[in-house]
Amino acid sequence: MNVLEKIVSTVNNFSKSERKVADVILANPQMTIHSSIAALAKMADVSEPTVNRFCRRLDTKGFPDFKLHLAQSLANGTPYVNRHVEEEDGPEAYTAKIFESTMAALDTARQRVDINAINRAVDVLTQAKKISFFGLGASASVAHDAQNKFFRFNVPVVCFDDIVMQRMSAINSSDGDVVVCISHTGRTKNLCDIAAIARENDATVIGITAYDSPLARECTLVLSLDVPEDTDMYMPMASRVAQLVLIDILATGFTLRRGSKFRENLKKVKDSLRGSRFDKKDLNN
Amino acid sequence: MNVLEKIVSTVNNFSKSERKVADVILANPQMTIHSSIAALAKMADVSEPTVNRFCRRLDTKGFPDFKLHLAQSLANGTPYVNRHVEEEDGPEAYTAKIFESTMAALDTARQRVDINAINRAVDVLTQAKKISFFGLGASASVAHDAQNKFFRFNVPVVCFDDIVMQRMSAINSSDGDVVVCISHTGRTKNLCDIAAIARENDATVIGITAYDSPLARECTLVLSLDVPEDTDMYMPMASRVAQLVLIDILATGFTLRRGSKFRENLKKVKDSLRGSRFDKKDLNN
DNA sequence: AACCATTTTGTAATTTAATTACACAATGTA
DNA sequence: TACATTGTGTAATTAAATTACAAAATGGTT
Repeated sequence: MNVLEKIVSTVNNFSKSERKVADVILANPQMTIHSSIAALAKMADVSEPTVNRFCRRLDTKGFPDFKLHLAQSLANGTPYVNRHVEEEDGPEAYTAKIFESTMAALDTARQRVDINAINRAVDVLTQAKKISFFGLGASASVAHDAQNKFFRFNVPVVCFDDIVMQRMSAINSSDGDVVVCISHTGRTKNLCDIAAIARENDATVIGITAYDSPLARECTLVLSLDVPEDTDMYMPMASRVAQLVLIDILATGFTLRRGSKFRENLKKVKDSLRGSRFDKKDLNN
Repeated sequence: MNVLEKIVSTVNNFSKSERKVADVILANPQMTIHSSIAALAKMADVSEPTVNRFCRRLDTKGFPDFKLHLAQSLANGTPYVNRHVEEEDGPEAYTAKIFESTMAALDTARQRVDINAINRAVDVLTQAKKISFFGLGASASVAHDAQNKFFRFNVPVVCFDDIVMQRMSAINSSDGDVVVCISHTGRTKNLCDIAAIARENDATVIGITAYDSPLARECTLVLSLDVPEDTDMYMPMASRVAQLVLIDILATGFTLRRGSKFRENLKKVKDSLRGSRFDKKDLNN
């Protein structure tokens, strides 16, 4: 967690004077890193030692060390600039904003993701007899993408975006099968049902979903992705991208676990596509 | 240009002693930001004023200011570097690397993307009688995702990942129809055919593909995304994410062009999902 | 409401760190 | 070799941050 976020999350544990310091810093972090402790103290209307204590409370060695941490937080930039698209934005503005907030979301996801859970998920996936990916709506395309990746590993993979098919598939699952349910909100009723059915049939259910959601509670293992979503456009955007990256991570973990020899298979799969493509050298035709 | 890069590029203009300082800093920048000027001077075997002069030469106000800049460089550096996954990486390492290289890819894409082309694409899409999204393999899920977004706009949208269906659809296209072809390499023969057929039938063809590829040459309008792809894993990863973000941008451009009243429709579409979900307040059950 | 314990805050002294001024050394040029 | 220029270090100075301690505020208890 970076210092800036830490300040925000600690804000209620600060004393009155320390809070004044926090306010001044949050109002203008850029200026803070170029101020002396005296200047900052004056601005927050507190004494210098108070500022120093404030820094220590944030687990820094002192004021200069705090500034260093702050500078790094600011340089990271993205997490703080989840900028929303506005009515009057031109192409330049909304393009930049969407790129930036997507990157910000990925950065948040990276910091919050549970590496342990990922490792366990990879474990489970490598030992699966069969892997099923289920998603609905926007998550359906993530499921398709996952299928496209895991299919290359020469493991039985299925992917359904149809509730009825999902249901039938879940009913037929058994011990050793892994079912991956994908849902940003984790509140899609149909998908919760699927997860429950799969579990009743002894399948291992991995949820790529929100922490502590109804779906999460139905799962054997939850990979939670709490990313800030821009809801102004009424469309899932950043969450979906984070889900895809998570799929990439699982797929990568899978191939690494299988060793280098296995990876030659992947190369073969990729090479098999050559016939369907124009040669690279044809580029200048 | 960040300080670290600046040191590297200035290295020949440094005096002998200043160079010693540069070497020590470059060898261990992370340690530098936690050292005093005295410690650093000793390590480089020079005097303290020399270190100070070194900092000034780099257009900083002095040593503390230099450390601030250095801290920012280091923070900036990491997330945007495209690091490759290695055989011996553990979950922690490969997770971080994949997040980081995806973010790096998005950053590159953002810098290279042609805003003008985006704007024209939005123009074309808003005026389309019908929009078709076509992709194969990994790009198929991007096409699905695009359908999921544009479908909400109450415009006729189709999406096929089957060559035969794509072909039939392309043959039936006509003036006013927009066909979006998605392919990272731009060398998938079947998709080039589709693009050609669609154009022959007077459809406008937008390509989300590599610049100057065979597919690009078949298109009316090209949105090129030249992102660095980690080919070690033999799977499309970053390119696909960049394509999705581009779809988000087009969709956003579309809604903005249509005005605020239109966006109320989107809200309705989103609200319509409520029935299929558990309430948020149910979360604590 | 008065008391004590605890926490919070500020003042002043102290320490630490960084910078400046200046002198000496090295390098290059006529 | 002499002179100018640039580079470097020592010591003095200044600036900044930290510590120690005392005063004030807060909160709970009788």
